[in-house]
Amino acid sequence: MPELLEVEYYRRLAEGTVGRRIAAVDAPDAWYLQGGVDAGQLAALLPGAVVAGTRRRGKLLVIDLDGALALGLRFGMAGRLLVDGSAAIEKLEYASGRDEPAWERFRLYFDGGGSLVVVDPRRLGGVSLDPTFDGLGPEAATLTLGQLRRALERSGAPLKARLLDQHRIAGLGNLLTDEILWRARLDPNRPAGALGDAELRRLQRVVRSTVGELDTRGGSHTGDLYGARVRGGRCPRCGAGLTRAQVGGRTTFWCPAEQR
DNA sequence: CCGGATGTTCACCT
DNA sequence: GAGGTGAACATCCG
Repeated sequence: MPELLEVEYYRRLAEGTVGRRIAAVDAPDAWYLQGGVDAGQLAALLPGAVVAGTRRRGKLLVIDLDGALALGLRFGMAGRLLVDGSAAIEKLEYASGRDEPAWERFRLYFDGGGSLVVVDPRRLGGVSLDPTFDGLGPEAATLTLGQLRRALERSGAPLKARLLDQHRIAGLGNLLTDEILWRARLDPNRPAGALGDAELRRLQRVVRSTVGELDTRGGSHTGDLYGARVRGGRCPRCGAGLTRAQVGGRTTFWCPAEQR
């Protein structure tokens, strides 16, 4: 999916639907509905409900409705949100900005016009009813030192794999994680539990400052390392050739000279 | 033509 | 139990 930053942009966009009453729901793709919900249930439950607010933890967006109902939206790698036909982000990497009607996996229509639509060409996202944050770690954007320590302690797994594990820390994706580790000058392959106190503190500060800075810049793809994440790419700080390898199952770039 | 890509989940290994 | 791997999803891009 988009990573936490993009989902946060979606959440801000979805805030524009607060106070609006659902007139109809269209869930044409049964595969997209999670948790055993079906289109018939949604059609019975949602119309008449008013959007009460929005929440986000990591990459999960929750739309709260009155009557103790809530919708959970996940966006996979290529999912986008449209409200009244407009997107918070016009173009995602690896996803065209086009909106083929066939890619619209979920639609809410509101009284008086307007709509909320999930467009997801690859069908990697999904919609659930009454989602919980159980199973999601603490929010990366506000990660505390204690939370980071708990996420990493006593683990021999690569540092990057732990940072990507949504059960441990919620919100970091592949691009943000590479950027954070590069800024913190930490090798993604370091055993997660082996970080010293100074390194832990440095990493915690960098997680929060990077999330905050890239939020302002406009998304996960606005990091300093991003442009160098190509074969033959060089470290933007020292010019050394970046190493490219699979870490935690994902393609990873890092500076072998600076990241230890 | 082929391989990968802002992700998650699950089965199946070691 | 802890980790790792590969598959699946469907489209775009180099």
